[in-house]
Amino acid sequence: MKTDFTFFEQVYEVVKLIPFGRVTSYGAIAKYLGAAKSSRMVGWAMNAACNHPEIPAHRVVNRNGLLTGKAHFETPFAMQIALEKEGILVENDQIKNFKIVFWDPNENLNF
DNA sequence: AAGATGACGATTG
DNA sequence: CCAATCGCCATCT
Repeated sequence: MKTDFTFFEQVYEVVKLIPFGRVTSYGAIAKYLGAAKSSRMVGWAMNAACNHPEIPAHRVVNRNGLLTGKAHFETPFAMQIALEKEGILVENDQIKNFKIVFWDPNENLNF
């Protein structure tokens, strides 16, 4: 396991750039990094980001707005709680106003 | 070295 | 509309 500063670091950058009360999807990050088809790697990067406490991984969900990664947190509820704490409504592990709180890095560039 | 796995996504049936 | 499958690519066993 060596410090691969390329793909992972960029993922961390984007995730850290996610505004408060906003979320994004793996595919959006992957696309932003130019690896739209490597959305899996984004998730894997998040797994590696476990050593990066400054990475709000709870703000990253799949394209359905589903908290698929909740099982990888300290507790399965940590993710949902963290999101609700930011004002994001979550029900059945799914973000209700996902399309409202959704934050796309590509869109942010043009914003 | 080869096969299986995975915090996904899109397409096909 | 729901279920199943393929693709993609790095990591793990």
